[in-house]
Amino acid sequence: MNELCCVPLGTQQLGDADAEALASVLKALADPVRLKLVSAIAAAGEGCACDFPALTGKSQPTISHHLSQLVDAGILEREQRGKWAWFQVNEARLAEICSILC
Amino acid sequence: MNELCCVPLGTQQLGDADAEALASVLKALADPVRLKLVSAIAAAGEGCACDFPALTGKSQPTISHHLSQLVDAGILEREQRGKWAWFQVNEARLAEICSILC
DNA sequence: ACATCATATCGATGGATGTCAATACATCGA
DNA sequence: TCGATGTATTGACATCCATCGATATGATGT
Repeated sequence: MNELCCVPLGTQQLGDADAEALASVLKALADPVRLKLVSAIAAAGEGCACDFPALTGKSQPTISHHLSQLVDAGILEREQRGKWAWFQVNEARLAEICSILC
Repeated sequence: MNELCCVPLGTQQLGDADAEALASVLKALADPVRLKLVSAIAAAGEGCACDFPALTGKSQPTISHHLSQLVDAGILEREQRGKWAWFQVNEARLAEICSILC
């Protein structure tokens, strides 16, 4: 999870590296299935991977793939409980994104 | 430019239509070239399409394509001045995104 | 150790996307 | 009206990405 640059978009011209970093985090969010996952986890405070295929209508491998992307982007945090994987939203990461956009 | 739903992500579970709408706007932002365009325009207050190929190192058709996506997403607003196309950032649209993420 | 269940990885595939060259369209000045 | 210039569209191509079935990995309880 790269550090997410910088100052608000309009403060100064975004450099190449910062643009890449910000784009990759936004890309992780920019998918309807992943947004539903983040929303469900945020609304409940936490969420178990076992519930998400039913919630989204997607297969277990697909959900696993999406969750990995969100974790890699620093948007979700993963916690193993027995054989279940639980996730929480990294509120600070979302706030970081907002602080750049606005 | 669709109306961008809803309440913060963690307030209630995001519906299918809202997830699609939000994802499409985020997708418009989630590209390094487009982020550089938005940043340049925001920093200067406005920007002319004629300057962007040099700024980004991309061809004129590529820039035109990216600008269209940003306008379609409601992130930029286009204004024709003679034969030049000028753009401004729709601050309200960015604020709308932030109000959903945080 | 073994069977079971939850999750991750692999391989394949169809569709979306960024990019450019070529060309069309639009606007202006002469 | 005509040439010049800025922008949009078209067509093609390579790459990326979401998705799934099959399978591997990991953890638990017996």
